[in-house]
Amino acid sequence: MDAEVNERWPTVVDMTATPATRRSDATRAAILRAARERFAADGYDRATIRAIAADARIDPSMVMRYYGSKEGLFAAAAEFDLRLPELTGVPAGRLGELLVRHFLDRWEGDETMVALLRAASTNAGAAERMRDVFADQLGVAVARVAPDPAGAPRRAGLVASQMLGLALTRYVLRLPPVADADPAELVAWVAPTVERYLRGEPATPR
Amino acid sequence: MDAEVNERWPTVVDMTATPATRRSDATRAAILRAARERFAADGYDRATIRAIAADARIDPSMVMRYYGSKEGLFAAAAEFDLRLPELTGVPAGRLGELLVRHFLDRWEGDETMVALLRAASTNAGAAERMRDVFADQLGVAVARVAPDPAGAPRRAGLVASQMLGLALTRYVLRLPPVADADPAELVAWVAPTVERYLRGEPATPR
DNA sequence: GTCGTTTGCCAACAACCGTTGGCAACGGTA
DNA sequence: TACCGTTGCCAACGGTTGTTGGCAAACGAC
Repeated sequence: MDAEVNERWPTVVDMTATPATRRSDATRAAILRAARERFAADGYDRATIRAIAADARIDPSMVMRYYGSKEGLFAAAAEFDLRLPELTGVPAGRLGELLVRHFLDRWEGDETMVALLRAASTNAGAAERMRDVFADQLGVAVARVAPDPAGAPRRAGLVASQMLGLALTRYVLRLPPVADADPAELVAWVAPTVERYLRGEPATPR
Repeated sequence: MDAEVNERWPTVVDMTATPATRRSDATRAAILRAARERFAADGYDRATIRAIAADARIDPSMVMRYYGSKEGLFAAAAEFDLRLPELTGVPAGRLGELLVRHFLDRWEGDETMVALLRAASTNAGAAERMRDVFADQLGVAVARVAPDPAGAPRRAGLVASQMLGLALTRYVLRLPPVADADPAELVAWVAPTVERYLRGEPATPR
């Protein structure tokens, strides 16, 4: 299964006093950067190792040596932290605004999330990672501010549905009214939705 | 470009008095059904013509003859009509409920939409069709009920972001709190969001 | 300088893909 | 009957993919 990835330090003795640099680290980083770009632009299947290697100006076989397989490369490239701010103590009515603005900022500045989203449609591993990101990171953050502990997972799921829908229509599908909108305007429209999902009255089927 | 698809009637004379049946129609339908299933389950790239042909129990070359190319097959399989009901005249406060319920019903009963959604992440043609479906069908329906003509496209885009986000988290990512939820409960939670996007006060950035 | 490790490239493999052309069987028409 | 368009399968093509093994250069430790 695991292809004996070269991921350990030289035996016996360190190369330098500062432990964390090898000559190949620049190559590793270049591969990772090119991989994120390609996965974000093309999705998992269409992003080929050959194209990624060409972008990083190295041989395709280097990708295999450093990351073991295409799946391994993707796993490394799709490491993602939502970097959610602390939500407790945010004044009533400001939580939605804070969250929507944070998501938009986070996505504009880091294409990893778009790569993960594009890949998750066809790659089972990417979908699972997406589930983990939202269940773990968003899930626990929401649990700390939800008025009802039992309802927290559903509230988090609803927030995820709106935020991922926003990301899908804006960055992947590029639906014009959403893709061209000013971020501040999107925040103004969507914030009340998120606020209600987080702290509003539990909805009951009629 | 077009591969001379065999899509016309026998020359000179009809085979039968009823014009619309050929012996191959059953095969065509079987291909289309298998294609929708595969595209929905695997996305555009991973759904191979060979696999679709195997599901339909015919030779892969038949797919080419009847649909010209893989792109042509997808175009035929991803024909989709939202079948939106008439929205004008719906009493205030009931529009969101009606729409959310309609979308959920439409998606549970027809996997075409999921196929389109999965494929749209990596296939440019699928993304364009998705844009068209929501701009044309949802766009015009929303324009008839929006209080401000100029704001209608944005309102439609926001509704699309929430509805597609729901489809993504429920049917593609299968995020547990959304995928396992009772449809009625989802309607209760999401309907007010859609109602506000459709007819609420225009949001202004602060 | 010498030796072992690291870094990189090249060439190739096996598998799979969409696509094509040809050929046999069938089924109505005359 | 002979004929001709339709339906279907088979075998193969050219291209691309992930992946592998070997070899040459660069490098650091001694």
